[in-house]
Amino acid sequence: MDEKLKKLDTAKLDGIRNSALEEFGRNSYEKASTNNIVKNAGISKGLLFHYFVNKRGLYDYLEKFVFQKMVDVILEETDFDETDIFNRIKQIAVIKMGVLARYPGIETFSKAIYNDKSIADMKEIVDEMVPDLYRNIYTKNIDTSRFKDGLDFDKAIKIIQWTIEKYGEEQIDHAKKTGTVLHYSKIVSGIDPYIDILRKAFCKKGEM
Amino acid sequence: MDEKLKKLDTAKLDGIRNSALEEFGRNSYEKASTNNIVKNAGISKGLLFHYFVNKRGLYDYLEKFVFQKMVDVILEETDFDETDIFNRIKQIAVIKMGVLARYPGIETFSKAIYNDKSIADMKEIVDEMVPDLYRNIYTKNIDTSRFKDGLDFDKAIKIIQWTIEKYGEEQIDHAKKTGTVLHYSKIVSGIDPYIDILRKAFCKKGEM
Amino acid sequence: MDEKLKKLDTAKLDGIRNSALEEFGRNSYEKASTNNIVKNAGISKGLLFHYFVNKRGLYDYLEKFVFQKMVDVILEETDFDETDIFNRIKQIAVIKMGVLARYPGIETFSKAIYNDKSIADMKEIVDEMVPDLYRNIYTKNIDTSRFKDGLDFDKAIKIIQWTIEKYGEEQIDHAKKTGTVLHYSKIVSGIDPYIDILRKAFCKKGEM
Amino acid sequence: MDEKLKKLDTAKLDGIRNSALEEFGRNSYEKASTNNIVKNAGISKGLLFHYFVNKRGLYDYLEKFVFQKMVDVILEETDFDETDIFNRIKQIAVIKMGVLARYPGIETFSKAIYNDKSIADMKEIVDEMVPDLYRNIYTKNIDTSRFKDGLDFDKAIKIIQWTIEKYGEEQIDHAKKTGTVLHYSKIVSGIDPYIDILRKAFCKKGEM
DNA sequence: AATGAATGAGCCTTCATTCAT
DNA sequence: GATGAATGAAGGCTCATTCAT
Repeated sequence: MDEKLKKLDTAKLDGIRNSALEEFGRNSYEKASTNNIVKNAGISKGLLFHYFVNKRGLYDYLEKFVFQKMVDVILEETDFDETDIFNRIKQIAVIKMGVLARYPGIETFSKAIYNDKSIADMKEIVDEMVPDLYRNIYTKNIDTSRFKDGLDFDKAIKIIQWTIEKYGEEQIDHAKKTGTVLHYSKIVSGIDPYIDILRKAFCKKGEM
Repeated sequence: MDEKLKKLDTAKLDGIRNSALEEFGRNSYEKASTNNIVKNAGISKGLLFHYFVNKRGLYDYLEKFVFQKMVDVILEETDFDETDIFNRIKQIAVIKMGVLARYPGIETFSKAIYNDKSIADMKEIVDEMVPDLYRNIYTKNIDTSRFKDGLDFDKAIKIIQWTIEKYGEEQIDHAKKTGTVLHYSKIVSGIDPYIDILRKAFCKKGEM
Repeated sequence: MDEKLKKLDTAKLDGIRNSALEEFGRNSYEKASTNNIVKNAGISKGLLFHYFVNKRGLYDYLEKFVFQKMVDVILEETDFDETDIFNRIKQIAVIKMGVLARYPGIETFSKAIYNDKSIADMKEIVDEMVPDLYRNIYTKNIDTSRFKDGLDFDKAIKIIQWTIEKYGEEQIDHAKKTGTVLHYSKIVSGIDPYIDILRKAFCKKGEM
Repeated sequence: MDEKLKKLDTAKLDGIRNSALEEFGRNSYEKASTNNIVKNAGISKGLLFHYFVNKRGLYDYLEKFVFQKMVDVILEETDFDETDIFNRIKQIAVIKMGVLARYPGIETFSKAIYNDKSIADMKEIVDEMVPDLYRNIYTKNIDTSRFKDGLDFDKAIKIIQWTIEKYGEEQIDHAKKTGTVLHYSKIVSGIDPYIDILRKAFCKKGEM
């Protein structure tokens, strides 16, 4: 599959990707229709299967692609001179949202990824990349001296991440319910009160 | 739909519910088969649609049922003499897991709910019940004097809840990946270190 | 499958059978199209699968049906007062061709059955019925005293059968090649010279 | 097609032939995949169709090739000093099996030929070659004086051939059903009792 | 000559839903 | 109320064949 993919014309691959991303984003895996995907991508039925073998193959490819894109952009755009963990985390959250905004269709697709059992299938990529990634982005050049003595650093980081993630999910859910369009800038700024609470909670008094 | 449902024999309704719960738990909404549901419930195709109008109607009913069951049990079993918010939250988490364990089929179904976009569809029930519910269970008779002065109580509660939820989700994911069976007692006790961190973070020194 | 089949209206079953028999007769199993079958039978796609589960199920049913029909008619129409083995064999050949002629589509289908690996799948029916059948029709009330002394009776019967079968196959092939329509009466009479040869070869001089 | 074929490099043609023979042997005509054929032959999709026009063209070529090979070997290896028709027929049967054994892939393919309606399509080759062939191999230098007076020689030969063929087919079917591997030597020797019966039946007493 | 990307009709099968009984 | 036969659109996927390079 990968060999054939490499030879695929970039523009065409892009078209397929966008079409598929949108379809999978809009529907669950089962309900997503390869018919719609090829129709919107302007290619023939056979070609999709020529390149991706089957529906699952396409889905897996998309999953890897989105994940890899996210990783690439994060590593590229993160400012590692920022030593404050809270600012760092916010920065990364902003970058993530930027990726989602730049790639049409990715947002809902990413959401769908999280909501799918297929996470287990991503094991290989995630196992390879995530530890490295997170070791870097959430710890590299972080000034840990500001934290209160005796605080379990790793668990604190997790709480911060979880808080940001859940906040984001809540905003997305709310937008869905009310039919509102999300403004990423608002999400980002909305996190601030939570971060303030956590900063007060985890940092030494003089270091905030 | 609801009128007809009221006339439905309890035993028969029970059979349908269990069969449907199991089917929806085992599969995603689309893959779940009404054929299997009626077969296992021992009723005819037509009857299901007579009572539940269509597949989505059945699903929505189930969602409400499970949610309501959860609410009922929580309200019934929560010890409102427990004034410590951390203990209260843990208590409720334990109760929730108890419900999932007590109702065969509900567990996987509830998981499936979380893994589905259908959350948006639960709008009406959630909007009706949740605010009331949460106002009660996480605030009623809670001793807020232990919290540090100036702490935004609502947001702190949210952080605690989110932490517990995310921890649980992480355990479920991990179990899925490794094929391990989850022991709820272990999940519950595993949360303790996080709760300790948050307790230290949010409570006055003498009050922990 | 069988339960549902029993409830099927005879006329409709007949229509499906004829349509399927014709399609399977005209094409190999793989090439035969269930689309054509339902179209010619005037039923919906779903109904076919409702009754026969899948394509193979339909095929197997047809196989059994044709075989059973053949067996029934042979047992019913064979004149067991005819003690001469040659006449008996000819008689049965005539009966067989009568069945093929009476059931439109069966002829080519039966041919297809013989030309298919599926014979292995018919094992169960064949194993049950054939031994009984042939023990009856080729030996019951046959006067073996006419045979030359020392002749292996079973093998001689086989040679006679094989000769008749091969002769028939040759005629069918020839008809196919030349596009001629087969007249069963001609086939039957064409066998006579071969039977004469074999009669002279296997029977005592005075007994022919 | 034939012109182009002549220019085809022998080694490449051989590769295609073996690959195709194997694929058609393993599957029915419809199920046989040109994809598999080109893959195993190490050639491109386009090339196959360049030389053989379409799938049917390839199949027909193979049929002719196998048949011609059989004819060649039979004419070459038959011992025309053997004047006894029974020995001659057995000899040829042995030679046939030798061809099947010597050409990997041919065996299963030839079996498939028998199991196919395609016999009708072989019309042209068979019509051209068979009469000549059989006139030669079953009559050339045969001592007909041993036969009983008044016996229709041609029909008797046919009965002998048919007996041998049917016996072979029966063995192959039985092997298929039981999953046994066929030993050609056993087939050959298994025919003997039938030949003995026919010899006694068709030959003068002193001439056996 | 040689390639393999591209096509699209066609395949079998599933399934929520309807409706005559 | 209760049944389940009947529907037919839609699904993923295969594959011989074509054609630009």
